[in-house]
Amino acid sequence: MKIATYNVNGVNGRLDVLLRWLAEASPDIVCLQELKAPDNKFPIQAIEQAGYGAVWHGQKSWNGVAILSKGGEPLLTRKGLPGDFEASQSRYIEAAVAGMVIGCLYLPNGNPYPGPKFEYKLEWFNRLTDYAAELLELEVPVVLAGDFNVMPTELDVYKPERWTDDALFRIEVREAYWRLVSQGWTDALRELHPGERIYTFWDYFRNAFGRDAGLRIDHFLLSPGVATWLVKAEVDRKVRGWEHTSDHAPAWIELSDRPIRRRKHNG
DNA sequence: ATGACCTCCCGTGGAGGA
Repeated sequence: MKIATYNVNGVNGRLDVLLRWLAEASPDIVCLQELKAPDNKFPIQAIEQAGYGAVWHGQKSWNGVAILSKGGEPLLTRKGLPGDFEASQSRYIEAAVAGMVIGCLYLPNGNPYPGPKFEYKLEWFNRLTDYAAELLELEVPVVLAGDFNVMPTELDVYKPERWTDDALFRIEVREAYWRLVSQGWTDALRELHPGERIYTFWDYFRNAFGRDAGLRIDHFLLSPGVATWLVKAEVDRKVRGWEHTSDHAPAWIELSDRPIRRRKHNG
């Protein structure tokens, strides 16, 4: 079972890249962010022709999230977080697929700091954390995947000292991420690659990809049961080198259908 | 300190991204 997350930065402008990557990587489940398209412009026909069913939560111009499932439509369980006001930004969608709850999220960027956008980011993050606690209480397999717009540690930034006052690295946001993870989630990429520099995003500016000046901001958080199935967690870096590509690369995890890792002990 | 690059929009530059 292969689950991927990919901030496509425009699902229609990026359709050729997305279809090529789907064909090459053949993930079973895909979380997409930054569709930048309203619901009626989501390219469902092309995605179905590629062999995937989908549910999506679009918005004109900005944001937008979707969940793809190979060979069938995901069972939609939620659009938006609890507490989202009417006509809010499309940043969360959730579905049941293959016996798991898949939460696909696009956390607000929050720049510039300080300001109302930063406050909105913290507020959204807190509501995500409250809702994530409810998911854990269900004691069902859950994967929260997406663009969290936070580098959790200095290891996740090519040059940490340049990012201390950026909304993606402010201490308040890193602490919010820690509060979420410490509920009992496993950060899949970091779990299998401790101490390793892993990036999922490279700026379009200044040849950032060529210099490997990247950030790790796309994450998989696994509920305790799912964490015992974790076999592999990787980033498809090569996709970032393609023509007309997103500034994010797809990331993915491989899950076994039986426990292969011991649960971590607390304390 | 700024801008560089890319996407979207009824746009012909501006906003947002990170």
